[in-house]
Amino acid sequence: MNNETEYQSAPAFLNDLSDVQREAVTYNDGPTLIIAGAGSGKTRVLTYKIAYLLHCGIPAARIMALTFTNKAANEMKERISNLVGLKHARYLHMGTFHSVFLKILRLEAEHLGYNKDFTIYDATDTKSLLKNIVKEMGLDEKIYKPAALYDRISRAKNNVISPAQYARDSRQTSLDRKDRLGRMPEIYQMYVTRCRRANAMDFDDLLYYTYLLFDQNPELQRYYQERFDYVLVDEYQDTNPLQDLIIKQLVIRHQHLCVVGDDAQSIYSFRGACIENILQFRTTYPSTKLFKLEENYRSTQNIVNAANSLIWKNRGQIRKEVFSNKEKGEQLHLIDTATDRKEAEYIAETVYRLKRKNTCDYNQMAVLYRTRAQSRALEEAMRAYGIPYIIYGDLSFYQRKEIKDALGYLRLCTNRNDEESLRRIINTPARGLGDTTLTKLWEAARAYDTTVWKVVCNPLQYDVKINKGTQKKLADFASMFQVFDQMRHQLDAYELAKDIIKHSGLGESLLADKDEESLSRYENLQELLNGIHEFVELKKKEGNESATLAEFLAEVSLLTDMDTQEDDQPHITLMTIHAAKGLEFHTVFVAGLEEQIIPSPRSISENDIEEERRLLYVAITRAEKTCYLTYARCRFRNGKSEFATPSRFLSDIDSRYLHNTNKQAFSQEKTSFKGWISDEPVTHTQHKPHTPNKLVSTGQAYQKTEEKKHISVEGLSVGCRVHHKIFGNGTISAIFEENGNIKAEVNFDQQGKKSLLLKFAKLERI
DNA sequence: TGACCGCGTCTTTTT
DNA sequence: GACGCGGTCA
Repeated sequence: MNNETEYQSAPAFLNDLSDVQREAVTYNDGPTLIIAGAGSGKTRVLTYKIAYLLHCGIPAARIMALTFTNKAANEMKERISNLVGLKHARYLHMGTFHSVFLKILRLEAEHLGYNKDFTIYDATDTKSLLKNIVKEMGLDEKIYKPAALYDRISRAKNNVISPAQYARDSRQTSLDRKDRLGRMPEIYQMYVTRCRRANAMDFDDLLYYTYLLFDQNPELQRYYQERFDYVLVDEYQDTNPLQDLIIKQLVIRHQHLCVVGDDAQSIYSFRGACIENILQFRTTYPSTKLFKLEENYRSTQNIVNAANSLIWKNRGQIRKEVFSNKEKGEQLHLIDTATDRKEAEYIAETVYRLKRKNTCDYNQMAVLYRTRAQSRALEEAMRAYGIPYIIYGDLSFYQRKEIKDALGYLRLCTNRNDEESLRRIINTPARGLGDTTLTKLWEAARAYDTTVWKVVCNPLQYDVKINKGTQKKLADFASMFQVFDQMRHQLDAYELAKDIIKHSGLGESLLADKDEESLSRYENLQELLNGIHEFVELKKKEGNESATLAEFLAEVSLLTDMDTQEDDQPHITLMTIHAAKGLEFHTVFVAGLEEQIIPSPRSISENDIEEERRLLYVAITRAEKTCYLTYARCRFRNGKSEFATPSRFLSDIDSRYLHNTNKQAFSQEKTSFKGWISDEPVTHTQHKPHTPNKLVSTGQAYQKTEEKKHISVEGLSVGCRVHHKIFGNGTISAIFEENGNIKAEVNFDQQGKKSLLLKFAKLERI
């Protein structure tokens, strides 16, 4: 490390840190492993360390900081900006593994035989491609399921196994044969070939090709080693072998590496994360200096102790003693309920009560669950109690059909070889190019070993047997893209996208049907355009005049819904435990603490069970003050009610830290719920005495969500005069919920009655 | 070629 | 319960 650092006066911000934290931040003489217990200020240490490095004179552009989520990256960037100012922080190479390496790959694509405008295939594209490969190979689609194949290919790549190596790996192939997937090696090979031909990379490729790039081009590896003086890695316990290797490639010479993690919070092994990376870090980098952050600044003693007692039941871990100096606090509340519905109701009622007593704001509460399926009952209950909520991980904006269609056009525009986009949009909107034609095109492309796009442009040359009508349709389709191509050089990404949506007929086809659904889809398209517009403007502000469509598309494909959630009004958060990692809340509800849920029935080995235990550990340690653990005796799953038994993990928690609440206590309490829902009284489930040992079908008990409830929201209510950017002025005639979305029915002066999604409609009050 | 219906399958977690 | 798929019909 630069010797000058020694002589610089210590920056004032170091005083914000505890002694151990400060030591960890200022030690920069070699590989550093920071084991950071839950709530111990991990992000703080990482951000301060970066700020400190900047203070020591290392240019921001020479620091690489890798995280797992965009959210974590953005948060750190913001915090660093607060410490050292935005003008420094801006040039940091900070982001997710995927986004940071993507930037490198764009620059070096040719070394890998790729074109720099390559497309990124998301999980949907990947599965669709695999499905087609299976079809083409004439295999049984019931056995060769895309998800299973993707899983194996992903696993292979994340363990740095090429198709050729895969085929030679007898352990792997016999495993495949056991699952009747004997053709896996060919599928893997074919998949790689097809991605290449499509000039596309999937998520794993962004890592895999980075590794290959360095591995096959020593001089490039050398360049990037020197390009980055310091590499930092967040959530190191979640790295997979491939990520670990790339890190090694980058730092092997200077060893200026700092990793932060907590083995107790390793919950992504299903995605190839390898807890051994952190456990063996000191073997890989023998001169490692280890720091342990064991003081938890987040939670009360009771919560920390309860979590400790649970996690100590695991065998494989770096022993540490997380402690809290905060107040002792409440015990964890253990709640036993009759059914999943009752559980959800209990939670909603408690949330309502806490809010009413001003104990806790909505924003400071979260409900965590193991599986997505659990969210439905919770959602219903929140709605019934008029509690504003957000579900993380719902179908994200970019996953909607109309958005994916539009993106398909944009993608095809930047990369003609993107076969998945072509497949998606060639007949969207319908233009008479159906399955039969598609099959012929794809078959011809394979027969002539060429790209589908070439066949589309010249079907006769490749012996595609189609009639005159179809030829014309294909020619029209192809020439449409020729026009786009010309515009591409004259317009910025926003204007280009606008034109494409217009000329492709996508927008029109949605406007043609007058139903609400199409309308909201049309609005989504507008919203997409707004997004591109913002992107272009942002890039211009940053001095990047040539914000290309490709850049936007790349950004979008690496975005998850985690990053796009807007929280304009206070709300409680519903999410999976996985999604909650790194977050903290005053009050946390962990729902569904039952066998078959946590641990999941898929967890078989002891290692699996330990990961599930860590999962619960993560859940509990999200809580600052209050933590509710709930379970139901009977749960509705797979379309029927099933008995459930409390999770084994509950007995792992030392009973001293648990308070077992009598389940009957809450259902006696009668409260009337008014307030957020104003007009109509809420239809409550009757508190019938429940019959414990009878299977009750709760199916019909779910309320119809289409039922219109009149509510007022975001300062809008019935009778308001509003302005809409497309439909002009109008009067709100109703506000109601539908499928979890809040909609307004507006009587427009010019255009008549329309129902609009408030989320997107951006109605302005006039 | 598109719309509709009934059947089977699935439910872990996501960059 | 929800979605996707394959089959059938217009």
